[in-house]
This record gives sequence, C-alpha cells and structure tokens, in this order.
Amino acid sequence: MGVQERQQKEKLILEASIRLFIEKGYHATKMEDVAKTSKISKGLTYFYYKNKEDLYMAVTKKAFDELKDVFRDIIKIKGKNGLDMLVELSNNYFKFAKNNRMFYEAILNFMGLVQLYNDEKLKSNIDPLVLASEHFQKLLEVHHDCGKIGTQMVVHGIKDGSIRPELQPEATFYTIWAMLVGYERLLGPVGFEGKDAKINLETWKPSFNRLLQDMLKGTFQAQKVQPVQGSLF
Amino acid sequence: MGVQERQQKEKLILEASIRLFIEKGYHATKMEDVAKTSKISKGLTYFYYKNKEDLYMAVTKKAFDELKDVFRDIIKIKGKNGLDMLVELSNNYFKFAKNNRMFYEAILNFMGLVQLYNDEKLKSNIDPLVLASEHFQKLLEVHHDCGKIGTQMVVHGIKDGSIRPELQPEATFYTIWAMLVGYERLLGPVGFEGKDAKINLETWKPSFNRLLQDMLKGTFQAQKVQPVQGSLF
DNA sequence: GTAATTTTCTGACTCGCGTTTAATATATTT
DNA sequence: AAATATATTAAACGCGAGTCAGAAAATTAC
Repeated sequence: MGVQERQQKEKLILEASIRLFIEKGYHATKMEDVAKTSKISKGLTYFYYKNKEDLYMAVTKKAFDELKDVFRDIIKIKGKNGLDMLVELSNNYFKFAKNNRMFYEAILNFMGLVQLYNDEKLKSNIDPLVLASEHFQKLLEVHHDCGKIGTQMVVHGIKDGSIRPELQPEATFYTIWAMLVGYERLLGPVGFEGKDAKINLETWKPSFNRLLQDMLKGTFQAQKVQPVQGSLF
Repeated sequence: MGVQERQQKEKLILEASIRLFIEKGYHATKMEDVAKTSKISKGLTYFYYKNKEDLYMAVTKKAFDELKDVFRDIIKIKGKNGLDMLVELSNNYFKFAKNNRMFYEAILNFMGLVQLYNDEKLKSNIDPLVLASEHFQKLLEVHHDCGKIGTQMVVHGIKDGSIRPELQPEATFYTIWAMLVGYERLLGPVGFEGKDAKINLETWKPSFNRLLQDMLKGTFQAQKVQPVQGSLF
C-alpha cells in the first residue's frame, strides 16, 4: 500500500466522519459509527488516526482549507476595489459560517486550542496526541495564509484609494477579521433579544456593515442607516 | 432543609467544581473529583445538579455574572465620557478574558450553544437537560443585561459628543462587543505569526484601539499609530 | 513458487467515567 | 413514636474510547 492508497483510505474515513459530525455533532458521533460508515473495523480507524480528536483535527484542516478558498475566491476577482473585496469577504464569511456550521465550529475550536497552547500553564490541558499531530502546525499555516490574503485586500484598498492610507494593513485586516468572528458569535444571543431590545438580526447587519466601512474609509456621511429588506444573507 | 440550606450546599458544589475546572479543565475534571472536593458522595451531586453539563451551566452563570460586573463597574464611574468608558471596557474585557480563562471559555461556549438553539435542525444536538435548566434562560437575560449596559455607554458618548451622533446605540455597542470577542479569539493564532508577519501581540493592540475609536469618533488624524511600550494589558 | 516477513485489518476485550438505582440515614410531620 | 418525606450513600450499570492478540493479505527473500 503506497502513500497514494493510504491517503485514499484516510480520505474515506475523513469523509465519513465529516458526514456524521455534520449530522449528529462531534460528541454524538461514535468511533464505531465512523468505522461502519467507512466500511472498516473500529480498530482500523485507530491505525489511520491516532484518536478521535486527531480525526477531528483532520476535519478542522479540511474546514480551514475551505475557508481559505472563500478568501482566495475574492482576491482573484478583478475590477473590485479593496474595500468592496472586504465587504464581499464579510458577506461570504458569514455565508460560510451559516452553511458550514460544523466546519466553522471546528475552526473556532482550533482558535481556542491555540489560546491554550500559548499559555504555558494551560498547554498541558491539550491532548498531547493533538499537539504531536501534523495537522496542528498545518492549521497554523492555513490561518496565516488567510491573514495574508486578507491583508492583501487592505493593501489593494489603500492603493486604489478606497481605504484610508494611514492604516497598517495587517493589523487592520486582523481587526476586520475580529469583527467577523465576533459578529457571527453574537448573532445567536442577539436573535433572542426580544421585548425592550431595539436590535435584531435584520437591523444589526446594515449598522455593522456601515461601521465596518466607516472605519476603513473614514468618510462619514451623517445619514441614518437604512434597514435592509428581506432576510439576511 | 430549607431553600437557604439547599442553596448553600449547591454553592459548595459549585465552588468546588469551579476550582477544579480552572485547575484541570472541564473534561479532565471527573464528577467524583467534584464530589470528593465537596466532601459528599458522587451520587449526591446528581441530586443538586441534573448532570455534568447542568453543573457547567451553573458555572457559566457565575462566569457571566462576573463579566456583567465588569460592565457595571465602568458605567458607574462618574467623570468619564462615553468613548472613554468603552475604551476602558475594552481593556477590562480583555483583562477578564485573560485572568478568568475558564469563565470566559464558558461564556463563549454558551454563545455557541445559542447558535444551535436558534437553528431548528441543530437544536436537538443540545442536551435536553441543559435546555430545561433554569440557567439557560437566566444566561440569556444576563447577556441582554450586558448589552443594555454597553448600549448606555454609547448613549452617553453621543450625548457628551465623544461619539458621532448618527450612530444607532444598540447596534453600535454590539458591533464593539463583536470586535472584543473576535480580537480575543484571534490573539492566540496571531501570537504565532512569526517569520514574514508584520503583526504581533504588541503591534496589533494599538492599531485595534485606534480603529475602534476612529469608528466611533469619526475624526481622523492622519498620523501613524505609535507602538506602545511594554507588554499588553 | 513457497517460505519468511512485514503490513493491513478485525472484533472481542478493557477500563474509565457519567449516570442510575436500591437501600439507608436523617429530618419532618402527624 | 409511627408514618412520611427528604437527604445521602455505595454499589452497579451502560456506554463508548481506546487496546491488543491474532488473522488475513500483501510484500519480500530465496
């Protein structure tokens, strides 16, 4: 069995687990389910993946690769200025999170993992097999790739005049990304703010977009934000 | 045993589990550890809490209450304009996340839970005992409280002229909160961006602060962001 | 072409741990 | 003090992640 065949088998298991994780979630998916769906024995899954978390890391890698595609798809479009690219990225980022919830959850989980990793005291809380896994390092790289692509968009924007020139591109992009991460996370609770709340899913989005763009452009028209029609995304 | 005594016993178990969760993390903490630390039998913990997740929800409630205190401590200070309050909130929010990592992790976990809750298809993935728990509803309320306090800060800022008046206070505050959530989450990976990265923990923070304030004030001085001395927070 | 050796694969087994339960002690009511 | 309700325990259950001894298949050696 060459490298080729081994990778194909790994892919089979990976795809089975992705299907199951999407369907029932990580915890409800049993290793035996994964084995059955992959039409192999339970023991064999442990031949290809160190343990369940290692498998999840492989899923996370797949997830992050797909997210990276979202970034790449936008930067390769010609005839869009930098700011518009970032607005488009913002929309597609939210679409991605909505339509690939399990994947996005995995990405966020990874970010949390890195938090632990950076803290010498908490590093030991991470499954050592995960740390030893090839995926962990790769994931850091893909994350960095996304950062680089996004930063390019800001650079574009500064060059074409759609973004104010005094901004440091990398820090600016990561701040935008931060807004996207946080907005997506807060959507849930905001969806609940009934009664005395003046905000809801329909009204927040346009305000959010305006603030994001104002921050980058720095040219304010003192006009009211107009609510959008229909549902979001 | 009156309500009083029961609550005291619950508190004992809660405090034991908080200590253990901080020390070893949720998964590494066994229900028997909680029982031993509380000096009761394992079975009895299930008399006071429905299951481990229910206990974790109680911990989350405590966590969110503490976060709410961070919000309240700032709004009650006199002689600060709205913008300065929000800058201070931002600093203290990050401090809170750093110094109470387990608590903050619990809060983020809750936000993820609400995401599932809002999705009819994924609602069933949530432990039904958690949904039935008194804590779940209470957590939504505390979240809302935080939103209200933060919104008040924006309202202050608009009144005292430190924040541009055309902004919708609630949407604006939630956007700020989104920035905080996302910044904190991205800190981990950014801490890794070595080699060709021009950003690191020291350089991002001041840029982030500038962008946040620019967004709110809308008065740009076209000056370079100056790096801060020393470590962050 | 077959024996020796390595690699792939299986399914029964172990073991830890969350949760349940039957039995007991303690408190409360009548 | 008997009857009832509440608090508490220890043992047992059940599930599922991970292991392991050995079978099957492929590869190499002669």
